[in-house]
This record gives sequence, C-alpha cells and structure tokens, in this order.
Amino acid sequence: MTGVNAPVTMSDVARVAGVSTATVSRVINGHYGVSAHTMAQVRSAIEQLGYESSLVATSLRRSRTNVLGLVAHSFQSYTAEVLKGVMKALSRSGFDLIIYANSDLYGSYSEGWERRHLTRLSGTLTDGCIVVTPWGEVRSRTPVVAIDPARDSTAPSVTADNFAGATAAVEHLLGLGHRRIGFIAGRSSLVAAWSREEGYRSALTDAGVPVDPTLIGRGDFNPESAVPLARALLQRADPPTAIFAASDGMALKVLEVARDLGFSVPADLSVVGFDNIPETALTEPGLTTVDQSMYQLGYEAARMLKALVTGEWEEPRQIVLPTSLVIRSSTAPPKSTARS
Amino acid sequence: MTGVNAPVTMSDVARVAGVSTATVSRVINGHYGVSAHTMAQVRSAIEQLGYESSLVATSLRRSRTNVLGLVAHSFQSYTAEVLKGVMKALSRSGFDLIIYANSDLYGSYSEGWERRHLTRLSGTLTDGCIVVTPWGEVRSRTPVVAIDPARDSTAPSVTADNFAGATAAVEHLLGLGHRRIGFIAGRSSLVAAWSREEGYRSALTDAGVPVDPTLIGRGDFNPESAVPLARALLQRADPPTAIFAASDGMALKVLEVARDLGFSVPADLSVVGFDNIPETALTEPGLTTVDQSMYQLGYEAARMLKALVTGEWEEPRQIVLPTSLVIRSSTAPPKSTARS
DNA sequence: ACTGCAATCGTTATCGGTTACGTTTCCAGG
DNA sequence: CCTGGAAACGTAACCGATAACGATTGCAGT
Repeated sequence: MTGVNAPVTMSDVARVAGVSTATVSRVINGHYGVSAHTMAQVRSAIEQLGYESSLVATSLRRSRTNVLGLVAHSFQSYTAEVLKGVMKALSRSGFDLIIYANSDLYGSYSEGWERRHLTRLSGTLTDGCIVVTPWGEVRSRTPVVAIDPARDSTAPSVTADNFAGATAAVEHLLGLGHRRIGFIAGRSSLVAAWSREEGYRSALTDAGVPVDPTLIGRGDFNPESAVPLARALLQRADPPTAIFAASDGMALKVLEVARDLGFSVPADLSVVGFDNIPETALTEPGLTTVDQSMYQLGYEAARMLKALVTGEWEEPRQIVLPTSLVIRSSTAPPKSTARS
Repeated sequence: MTGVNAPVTMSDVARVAGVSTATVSRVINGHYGVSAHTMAQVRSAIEQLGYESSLVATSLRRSRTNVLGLVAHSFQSYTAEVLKGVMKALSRSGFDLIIYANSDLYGSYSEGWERRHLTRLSGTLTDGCIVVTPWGEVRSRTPVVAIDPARDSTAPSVTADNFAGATAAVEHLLGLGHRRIGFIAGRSSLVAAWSREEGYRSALTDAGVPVDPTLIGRGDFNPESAVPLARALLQRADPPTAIFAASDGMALKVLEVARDLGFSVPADLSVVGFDNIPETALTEPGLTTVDQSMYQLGYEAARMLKALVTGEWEEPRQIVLPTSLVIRSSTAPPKSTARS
C-alpha cells in the first residue's frame, strides 16, 4: 500500500540518493560520467520511490521525445484501421504514439483544426505527426505525414491509388453493360475525392461513353450528404442504372434511398462504393466496393514519418498504394441491356 | 507563404505587442487586469504571428489542463468502439482526449505497463485517465477509471454484467439440450474473466448439471491460447457437445480448430463467444455471442471520469452495464440429446 | 611534491508558459 | 496638494526535467 498521492519528482530521487538532479538525469539517460557506486544508489532510490520521469517536463526541455503524434478529426471505423497499421509500424521502434482528439469538434468541423493542434503538440511533445484526412494545408516545425491530404498539399503524404480504384469500379460497371452511371462525389478539396472523380470520368471517356454532368452529384464524404443526391438521381425520368459513390458511407446511404424508392438492388440498380469498410460486408446485399487498405495507409505513413524524424530520408515523399475491386452482390447487369 | 519553422512562443507575442509575457498570459486566459487597449494589441499580435500556446508548457505549470487521457495496451476493434463512446461523452465538454499507446509492448506485455504510463501522463499532462483492461492495480495522483479492471482493483470502474452474460449464454446452450459444455476461460486476474467463469459454473449448477473441471480450459483472452485448449477438448474420447469461450477472439479460434478436426458447427458442436466483436457477424457460421456494448463502456467511463475530475462526485464508483445474448448460427441442439 | 588530464559530480541557465508579488499609474476623496 | 487604493502591468520564481559549463577529486607522469 504505497502512497497514492505522491508526485515523486527527480529532486525527490536526488535527495534520497544524496546526489544532484543532474546525476539522476545522467543515470536515467545512461549518460557518461557517473560511478558505479552512485549509479547503484540512484537506481535504488528510483526503485524505492517508484519514480517515473514526467513526459511533459522531459519533452519541454528536450528536442527529441521519441513520441509521434496522430491527429484525426473523428473516430470512424477506418480511423481504427489506420491506427492498427500505425501501431504495427511503430512496434518495437522505440517510438510511442500519442493520439490527440479534440472533443469539441466531434462530428462538426472548424477550419484550421489540424493546424492548431499540430502546433500545440509539435511545439515540444512530439517529434512528428501523422494527420488523417486534413481539410487544409498542414504546416509544422516537425515532420508531418498526411493520409489522404488536401488537393493543394505538398506535404509528404500517403494515399491509395484512388484514380485506378475508381477506374476499376467504373470499368466493372461498364463491363456489366451499364452505360448510364451516376456518380456521387466527395469533398472536392481532398485529393482522394478529386482523383476518384477523375477516374470515373476517365473510365467513361475511354469506353466512349460521354460524361453526363447531370449524373454527377456533389457530396462531401459525409454519408448524409448523399441522401438528397441519390434521391434526385433516382427520381429522374431516366434514372441511371448504376451509381458509383466516392465513399462507402455515401454508398450505403444510396442503398437506403434506393430501397425507400422501391428500387431493387442489384436488379434495378447497381451500387458501388469506395473504401471497403467492414460494414459493406454486412449489408444486404453486400456492397461491391474498392478496397483501400487503411491498415496499409497507416503502416506506410508511420514508416515514412519515422524515417523523416530520424533523418533517414526517404525519397518518394508521396506514397501511392494500390487498390483492388471487391465484387459483392450489389452489382449486376442492367435489366435491359439496351445499347443506345 | 508564412514561415514554416517558426516556433513562435509567448515571448515573441509579448515583444511584438510591446508587453510582458505575463500580460499575454492574462489575455489568453481571460484574467482580470488588462485594459481594453492592451488586450486588443495582444490579440492582434497573436493573430499576426499565428501563435498557439504549447500544451506541454501550459500543463507543466498548471494543475488543470482540461485534457483527459486514455491508456490501452493494444488496438483491437473493441478498443475503437470504446473510443467512439468516450469521444461521444466528451463531445463539447471542453475536455480534449489524449490516447497514449506504447508501441514497444504491442502484442506482448510487460508488467506494470499501465502504471508506468499513467504516472508519466498524470504527472502533469492529463487531469485524469481511462485505462482499458489494465492487467494490474492502477494508481495515480489524478482520477482513474478502469474499463474491465483487475479482480483485486478497488478503483472506479465500468464493466459489463459479465456474470449475467455468461449465465445467459450457458442457459441458452442448456436450453438447446446440451449437457456437456466446455469452457475456455480468460485471464483469471481480470474481473471480467472471473465473472464469466462464475456465470458458467452458476448456470450449470442451477440446472443441476455438475461442473466437470476437465471441461474447463485455462486460456488468457489471447486468441492463440485457445487453440491447444480447444484441441484438447475436442480430441477427448467424450468431447463436449458445446464450447463456451470467454471471448470472441478465442471462440473464433475454437471454430477454426473444430473445422480442422472435422467437426461441423453447429451440427457436431455448438460454439458461443463473448463480446460481440464485428467479426463474429462475418464468420461462417455466424457466432452466437454475448453482446457487451464497448461503446457504452467507453461512454460511461468518460462520463464518470469527467465527474471525478470536476469534483462532482458520482456515487456508484463501480458501474455495471447490461449484456444481451446474440443468437446467430453457431449454436443448435446437440446431435444425440442423450440424457446421461 | 607539482602539474595535467580524466573521471565524476554540482551549479545554473533554459524550455514555454503561469502566477504570486511588487511596482507604477491614475483618479477620487479629504 | 496630498493620500489611499484599485487598476494595469512588469519581475521573477517556479513547474520538472536536461545539458552546457565549472568545480572537485584521483591518479599517473616527471
């Protein structure tokens, strides 16, 4: 039953060991210049008092802290996947991870959030940060790696090959015979959203199918944003036979709207999403989607940040990871394969 | 294109505004004794330099930081669920959250991990901490709430009603006609594991079925630990007709072993897990399991910690949340309902 | 014994803030 | 005109650690 409220500091240890705090510090950090005898005394004092160095005080004074940061504006299931990858990459690397989450903005968003927290952390606490889906340009004195950055970002980043993924998705629909393919876009300021739209356009064009701007809905990756857009597309006199949504969250909403409107998926309407979040395997029907391994994104981002922090430069500052199409049961040939 | 490497500190602001750092601090914290004119000047200097106060420096000097901590020894899918609940509870509460994850121990474990990190954080950085599944007694100068604590823990905690959940699971099996029900226990130092085993024993006893110690395997919640145990149970001359595992991770391993050994689930063997992690809905067959809402655990833990930190005492220091049985397709009546 | 160089250890400035306390300014009241 | 006191602001100590630097000690070399 040791004392509970004992903020035991380095000077406590120093007093007990009969040395100065500098010596205690030297012992802890394994620095040169302390005799075996004193070392033993300090060690014993540390043990006796149950001393643990304060992360805060240490990082204020030191330049390197061996702590990396991660800033995310919300916790979705994909954030958890990213985390797993990050932890894996950091495993036994000597780096700890601090995840900073701002509760006031949970759900909502206020401009410059990442920047604000980045500066608060990187001032001293962390040696570098990973930022998940930043909405603006990120800057910091310490290295930053962005996952799915903003379009105008020049910072080191890791993204999936969104263009290729979107192309594959649309080619899959084209291959099934679809010609009127709707698209629900993501927040266009994000490079991921932009590339997915480009992939959509490119696949259509390459197949000789003209891009119909009225078939494109402008969402923002927020699932709810897809609802009115899907409704608008499906209530047209000439609804598309397939809809490709730029994210699974939005695609799931498309499924809902389709059901509400009496469309049967995939008989009346094919739906494709993007991300391959766990929920897509559980829905009825299972959602065909483009898999981007959030785990891999996290893993690579952490590996890159580690290299940046330790100064081992890594050449490709922008890493692009492959995607793959996961075909489930939300896609099928259109009812009437009438070639126009 | 503002300067990138600009560690802009409070004294920078003070210099630009032509005041002392004390005044800047007063302005930032809205303290009394600053004229409207100076205040405006300081505000403008802050704006101009893009100053953000350092979390570290502030928390070193201050007692309250308005930051809560969460310490988890690994990131599984259930950790993510807990996080969502925590974030929800902290939403717009004025408290931020810092999650500390130690990479060196990822997967493995070394004694006293939580205590070490708790003291490192609670020294200054955080006002209080949530600890997820601590393996030992946790102590700290600041309030701590444990989720699924150790058995001997007296700290404030939040747990699911593990006893009732386990009882329900076993009663479900009994109701199907099973009498030889194997059990794979969790790490017995955790109260969750202990209660689940008690529930198992109690349900059997209440039904007049004697507890056969040879049908109990001593696992430790680590999925791998269940493999040899399941193998041993199923390779007996008189294998059980059902196995209840104290966690879904272990239950999924039981499914694997059963398949390898030629058992058909649920025809030859019924399997029940505990936790209701997302994967359990995806396996073939879907796993019958006991649902404990990790989201709720996180939510309640955060709510409790908040109250402890702000001093608004909350009476029940040990919160117990209800569980519910989720029946999927891994359970069925035994082949021969031979009453012994 | 005296010098010189390591090895060992203490002193002190410092990180970026907060705050107790002291000082100056300014104005109302006598 | 002088005094008192509140308002406004600066000074410096301090939070808990680190590290540059200086001081002390021990011992080999001459």
